[in-house]
Formats: sequence, structure tokens, C-alpha cells
Amino acid sequence: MTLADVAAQASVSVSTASLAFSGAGPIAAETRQRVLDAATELGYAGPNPLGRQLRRGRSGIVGVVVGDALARAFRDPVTTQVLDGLVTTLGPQDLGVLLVPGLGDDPTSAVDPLLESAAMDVAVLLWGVTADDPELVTLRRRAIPVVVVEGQHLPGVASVGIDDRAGMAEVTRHLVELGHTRIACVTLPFDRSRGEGVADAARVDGIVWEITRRRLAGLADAGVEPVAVYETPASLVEHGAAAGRALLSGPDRPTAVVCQSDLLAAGVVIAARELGLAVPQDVSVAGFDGLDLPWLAPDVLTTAVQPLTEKGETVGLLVESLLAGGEPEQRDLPVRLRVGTTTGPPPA
Amino acid sequence: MTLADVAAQASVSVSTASLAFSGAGPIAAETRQRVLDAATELGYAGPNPLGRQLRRGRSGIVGVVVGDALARAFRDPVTTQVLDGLVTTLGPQDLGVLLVPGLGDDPTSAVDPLLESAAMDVAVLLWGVTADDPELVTLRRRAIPVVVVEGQHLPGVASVGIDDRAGMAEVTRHLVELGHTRIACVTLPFDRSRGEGVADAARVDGIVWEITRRRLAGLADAGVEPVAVYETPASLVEHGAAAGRALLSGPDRPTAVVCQSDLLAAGVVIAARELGLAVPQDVSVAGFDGLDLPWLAPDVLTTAVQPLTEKGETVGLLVESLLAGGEPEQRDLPVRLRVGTTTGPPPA
DNA sequence: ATGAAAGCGCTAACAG
DNA sequence: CTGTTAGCGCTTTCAT
Repeated sequence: MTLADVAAQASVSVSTASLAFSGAGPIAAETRQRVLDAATELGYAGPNPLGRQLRRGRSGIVGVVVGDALARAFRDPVTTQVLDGLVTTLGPQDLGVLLVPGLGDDPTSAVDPLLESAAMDVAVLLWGVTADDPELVTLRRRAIPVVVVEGQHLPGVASVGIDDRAGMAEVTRHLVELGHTRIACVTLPFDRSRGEGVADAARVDGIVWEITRRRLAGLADAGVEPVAVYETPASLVEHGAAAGRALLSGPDRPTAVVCQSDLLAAGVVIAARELGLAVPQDVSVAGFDGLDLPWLAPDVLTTAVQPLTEKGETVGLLVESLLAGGEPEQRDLPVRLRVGTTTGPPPA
Repeated sequence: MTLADVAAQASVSVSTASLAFSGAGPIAAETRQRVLDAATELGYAGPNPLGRQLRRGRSGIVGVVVGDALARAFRDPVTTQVLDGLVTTLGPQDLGVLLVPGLGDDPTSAVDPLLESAAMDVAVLLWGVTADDPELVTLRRRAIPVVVVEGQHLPGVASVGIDDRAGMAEVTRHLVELGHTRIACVTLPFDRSRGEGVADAARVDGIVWEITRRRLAGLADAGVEPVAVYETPASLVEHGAAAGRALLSGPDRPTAVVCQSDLLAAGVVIAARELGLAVPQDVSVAGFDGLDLPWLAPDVLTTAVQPLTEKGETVGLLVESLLAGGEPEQRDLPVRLRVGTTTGPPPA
């Protein structure tokens, strides 16, 4: 059952039948109707997308590489909200999102076969891309345009980021103004090794993922030298809780903990509660992202809010621009401080 | 830059060049290497998937329709864990997942254009499918095989479900055995209208979504007539909290609340804490799904555990079977009771 | 407004 | 083991 069959049934040429479906050219209303009727009669469901794709040289597919195991990536609202904004923007452009699992944690793991050979007009790399990223290399070889989210701004690669350094500085200044001096920091992963625990100076110097590095730099910008830098293997509540238990159960505990994500901050708040510490009377906790965390009630995190959905939408716009042959652009979205209930003056 | 160019460069025929890449036929190691070298030399990144797809009549794409707005669907671990299991199973089969937004809440909303015209070899419908579902109609018209997850078992349609009725009965019996008699139930949505609040008998009779109906039937199977049935618009913590506040702040409050999902149950637990009620001393709360909810610590929900990842994997298996021309199968996965810290005897 | 023809890039018979 | 041939189903000039 092909367009040719329908054309025959309607006694028109294939090209005319094509026009009846696509509307991309002049056709008499009556002829069009005749073709559509013939299609209905034969049970033809419309032009086969495979034929169209080959002819047009476009698949209509945007490959989205989530920078983590899917199960973990999906547990992070930061990723899913961006995805949502992206899908929403891509829909009207007749583009679909193909989910591509990112590189595993195992340093020997290879790029996903989908990235190697699936049809895609553009690829989006979510999270933590560096210049020599194997995924980037693969895509370059295939000459597939790329949009990077939250990675380095690489020359010739479109990217969307946020001003996390300034956002983190703002959060930190808020704590400094409240009078805190003993401030600890709970960070996102440093690299694919995903270590866990307090990091020494050497390890901090070797941070590979830009996002972690930039947010840490925000503390310094606010004039704060953290009393401890605690590295986590992923932005998840349980890792924040582990960090909180470690940082808050010692003798010289910090009066404030700045976290590089809200999920981590939520974990620290939960750890504090477990330890019988009042937030913010005994310890202040701040996050980053601006997530809506109803289960943390009655607390509301002090955090740097980033426009997640807008980020996804911006990615969609860049995809559109690349597809139209535009130059790769780099955009940075703003971040703003939201003061919640989890920060206050340090204990006397 | 096509296979023909590479073939010319290597002085072989196109078909031989094709074999060099696909390995789907006999070819001399030396010839093969010559082709590969020619490809490298020309910067050819491998066969264009669009050509392959048209020729094979397969796109290698599985469309996954998430039965909800994407942002909301992604906030539900039940959906994301199934997706994860599915992607994991599909990967080795060289199949990719195309995300298709489901029908919106607006009853007039149309099927997503991707479902109408994107290339896909099989479609997976997540959540709440009924026989006259417009999405199912569209797919049937396009003659695309379908796997339904958590919907009705429809004749001629492959599906994967769980034994939720028995699971819910088991949870309820656990409460009955503890001595509870005043038991309320917080349910998943009844239909696309997504009402919120205590439902009267007429409304309960009109439940459209099978999953909600089946889990409710589990209570009856355990001999329990709930003192109140509270309908929520989505399986999210905030809706569970709203339900909890409503059910637990009245004078004749129930001694136990059975929820149709863990996220809803978590919300009820949080509402109880807010109201100063101890769980389980003042009120017992049970859920359904068996999620890992670290932020609910120190509580661990009593719940019916369903094998989520395995569910995704089973979907992947059915997809494979359909693609191989197999008959549409229907599978039901088991559910088992997990007793946590949120249920205990009723207050004296 | 319609039709004829070319070809997108590839793979799979089949012949040699 | 390699080459020849014939499309997969569609869209798009270009004529008419």
C-alpha cells in the first residue's frame, strides 16, 4: 500500500497524490478530495515517513544524550524539566526527541550505538561535556550539529548555560551577610569517577566538570574559603544526606552548608533533622536550581533559581536555528537568589 | 559523500562496500580493510541510516507515549523506572526510544503529530489506555503494533500489567489484621478530567481508568469498605499531602489511609506530620509501587512492591517479539507486600 | 493544475 | 568472494 496505489485508485499521478497529502503546491480542491477518498477506501494511512525522510535528507529527529544512566538522570528534576521544555519547543517544528543513554560511569565504556548510527538531524548533549568528550567526537565525525547544555562553551558548538558562578556567589554572599564564616560546600560530581567524601586541595584542583568548578568558584567570588568541600557521586537526596551526616556530626561543625544542587541541599536538611539540629537555628542550608520540593515541607530551600523550562526552550530554539543553517550560538541564562526558610543567622 | 564515493575510491562495487560496513555477507578481510581505509580517507562516517531504513522498511524506532504531560510524567518514578528498563532492553536490539507526549488533559486535545506521522516500528502506550483511546485508533490506522502498559488488556494488543488488585488486597488485609476498621483510600485519577477531593458513590462507579478501578477493587476483596475515597489529579506528593490534610483534620478521622501510589502515600505521611499526628501511632499509611523514597526518612512506607524495571524489560521483550512477527502477548507481573514503618495497630 | 521522470542512499537477490 | 541490478516510497523540479 503506497502512494502509487492511491494515485492509481484516484486516477491521478503520484506527484499529484503527494500534493494532496502535503499541500505543498497547487492542487484543485476536488482532485485533492478524490485522492483522500481513495486513500480512505484503500485504508492508506498517509505517506510513509521513511520515504519522505530519505528524499528530504532529514529524519526529523533530535537525539538527546542524557549525561548519565537514564534511571539516575530521570530522578533529577533538573534534567527532566529541561527535557520537557525541549520537547514542547520541538513539537511544533515537527521534530521528535530520541532518547540516547549517555556514557556509563565505567571509564572504558563506549559511546551508545544509537549515537553511532541512529538517524538524527541534531544532537543535544545534556550535562558535563568537555572538549575531548567521545560523544562529541562521534557526532563531529558524523557531521551532526550539536547543542551542549551545561558544559563548556566550545568553539563552533552551540550551547546553553546559566550564570552559575554569579548565582552561587549571590547565595554565598547572602550567608556571609547573615554572619556565617564557617561554611562548608557539598558539590556535584568532579568527573566520571564519581568519588564521594571530603576532597583535599589536590582533588579540588583536578575537577573536570565545568559546572562543578564554576559553582565552586562562586564561593571564592563571594570571598569565602569553604571549611570543607564534600564531593558527591550524583545530585541525589541520599548523597546529600550522606554529606550532611558527615559534615554535621563532627565537633567543629560548619554553621552553614552551601550545596551545588537543591537535591543535595534537601539531603543535608534531612540529615540535620536526623541529627536533631534545627534548620536554620543550628545550621543554615542553601541549594542551587530552584526546584519545587513539596516533600521538604515545611521547609523551603534558600537557593539560586535557574530557569529550567526556559533552558529547554532555548535549546529548542538553537536546534531550530542550526537546522536552518544558522551559526552555532552560545546563550547564558540568568539565575536569581530565592531566600527560603533554611537560612538564618549563625548560632550565637 | 555516499557509499558510492567510497566504493569508487576503494575500486570495488557499492554492494561490496556495503558488506564492508554491515558484515552481512562474505567479504575478504583485505577488501574490507581497503573499503574502510577509503572511508577514513574521504571522511565518510558510515552508511546513511535513512537509506538503510527505507531499504529495510524499518526505522529502528520505538515510539513511547507517556500518558501525561511530560513534565508530570517525569516526576513520577513509576514512569521513569519503566522507561529505564525499556531503554536498557531495547539498546542491544538496536532500537531507540522516541518520546511522544501523551494526550493533554483538555478533552478536546488532539493526538500528538508525532504519533500521526513519525516513523516508528512499534509504539508503547504507558498508562491508562482504554479501548477507544484516540491514540490507539491512530496507531491502528497506521498499522503500527502496540504494547500497552498498565491499561486494559485489549484483544489483539500486547500488554504488560501487574496484579494490582491482589497487591492492594494484600496491603489492605495487612491493615485489617492490625485491627483497623476505619480505613480511607486515596486514589489515582479517575479519568482525564482529573478531579480532586472526596468522591461520592456515583463518581466512584464512573471510574474510567482501569488501574484506579482495579486497585480500589482490591480493598473490597479484603472485605473493606473505605470510609472515604479521595480522588487526586495525579500521582504526586503535593496531591497526597492535600488528601492527607483533608482526610486527617476532620473529627472522625480514619485510623489508616491506603493510597494507590507511594508518592500519594508520602504526601499523606507529610500531612500527618504537619498535623502533629504520629505515624503509625495515630494513623497508619500504606502505599503502592515500592519506590525508594530516601527523603521520607526515617519512615519507610508499607507498600505493595511492583517490579518496575522488570516491567520495562518485559515491554522490551514484547516489542522484540512483535517485531519478529509474534502474536501480541499479555503478561502480568507479580506484586508483593513490603511492611515498612508506617503501619501499626490503630490507636486505642 | 497535473503529469513524467529522476533520484535521495542503501541493501539484498542473484549471477558470476 | 565480488559485481550487477533492482528497487524501498517518496518529493520535487520541470514540462505540459
